Amino acid sequence: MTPQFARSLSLAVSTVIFSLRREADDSMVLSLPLVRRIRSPHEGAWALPGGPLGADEDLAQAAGRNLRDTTGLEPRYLEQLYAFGQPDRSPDNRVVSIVYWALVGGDESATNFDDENVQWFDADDLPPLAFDHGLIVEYALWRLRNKLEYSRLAHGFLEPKFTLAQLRKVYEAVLQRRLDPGNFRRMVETSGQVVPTGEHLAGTKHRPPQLYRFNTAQGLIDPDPLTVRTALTQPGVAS
Amino acid sequence: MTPQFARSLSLAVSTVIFSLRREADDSMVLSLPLVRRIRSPHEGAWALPGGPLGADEDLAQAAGRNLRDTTGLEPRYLEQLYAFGQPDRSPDNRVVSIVYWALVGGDESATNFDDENVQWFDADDLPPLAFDHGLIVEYALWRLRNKLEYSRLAHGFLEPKFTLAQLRKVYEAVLQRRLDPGNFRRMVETSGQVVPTGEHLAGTKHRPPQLYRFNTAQGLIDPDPLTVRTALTQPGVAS
DNA sequence: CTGGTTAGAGTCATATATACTCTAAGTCGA
DNA sequence: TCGACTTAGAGTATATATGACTCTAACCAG
Repeated sequence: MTPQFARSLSLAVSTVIFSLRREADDSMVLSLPLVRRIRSPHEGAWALPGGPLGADEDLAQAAGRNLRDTTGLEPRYLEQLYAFGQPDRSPDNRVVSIVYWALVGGDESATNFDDENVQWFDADDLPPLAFDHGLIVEYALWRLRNKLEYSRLAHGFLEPKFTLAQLRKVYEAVLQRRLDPGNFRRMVETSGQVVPTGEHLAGTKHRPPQLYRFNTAQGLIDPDPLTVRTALTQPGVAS
Repeated sequence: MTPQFARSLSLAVSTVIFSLRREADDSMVLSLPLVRRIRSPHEGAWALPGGPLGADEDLAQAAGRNLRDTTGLEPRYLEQLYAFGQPDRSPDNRVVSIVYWALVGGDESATNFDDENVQWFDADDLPPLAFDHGLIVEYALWRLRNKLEYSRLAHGFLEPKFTLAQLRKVYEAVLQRRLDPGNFRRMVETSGQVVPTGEHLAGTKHRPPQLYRFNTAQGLIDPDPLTVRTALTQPGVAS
């Protein structure tokens, strides 16, 4: 009734990490860090950061810990993406990977990594990846772009206070298309996801834009089953 | 660096199965089958059907096989829901459950099960469930209701040919609210998800409604990363 | 002071959703 | 056979969301 395993089964937790890197021409590019595999299989190939599940760890905790351990980055947003378990996805052992995706602030993507086996890549210009990680990244990209439009994800890329132009540039970089500034302003204002602070950003060479912050009173849409409570009842970043 | 497990880790695949049962008053109720646990922990409690992952099985295959083995039902739709891995979700061993959700036709929910340890329950009137299965069902319900509105799920509940009134009643039963027949017709006609067959349903005590079928040419929205190909290139329910 | 920049308010046309009305076409009972 | 009843299916009016666009405000650089 319950078939035994011919090969040992192992469970891994991996994460697709997104950030927006500022280019020389001041444009922003969606990027993600990959780690080079230092052993077989797929030795030398680039792969998603990941590792085994700790004994007393939550799946999300494992993803966060592994992300910090391997890249030194601090996730601002973390969500489960999908569990991959095709029998042939790893040539040797049977590996089931529970994959998360994360956002980290744009400032973090500016620094390079100490380890030369960790590097940033453009999300839309990736080398061939180990295992089925190419498919995984593709799906994570689809989810990010899709969810950005009906959710409040962009704050994962931004500082606590930001201008509407900065917010719009995040959308433009992720969605890869230009957005009308006026219509974007109206959209984001009527959505109630953003609150004006009254402060203004000085030092620009044009009219000083107002600074906004995200409305923490408003709940997340499409939450994880396990993060519902924590996300909605979080103390909030004060008012 | 990689902590060892104090308790053995096991991987299970479970499924939340939905169907629409026709009530005595001809209304439809969203229902799901549960199995009674016959051993510790939570012996005697109702739980989701599930079991271990077979050696050469895909995760979705494992879900489908287990679903058929334990309930005798045949899934019309199967999608991964979420991976649950809280360390304390099972009192003895550490169990990570990859949970799927499925739809089965309304006709299948009419028959009772041979096994008295398998029973249908109203989705919105469940007994206390074993483990964290209550939370899991709640999330599956949320996902079903949410996805029905922008996807083409309803055909999982219906026969190949159906009237728009039957389709609307599926929506009403799942979403638990009345829908305007005229607006529903326009919505579903403009969506292109449905194709008129030219045939009409006879024997009603009113004007005979036209029979429709789902448009298999149109792709699914929000597909699983792994089921994209199979779902789209399926033979289709004939023309 | 002038030209260049973006901020931010506002307009107009179009697409979509909701509530509603009206006629068509069948059944059933008197 | 006729009229009441029922649902099918077409159509209308209004509100709201969206995209393209215009105009003035408020800064900076020369």
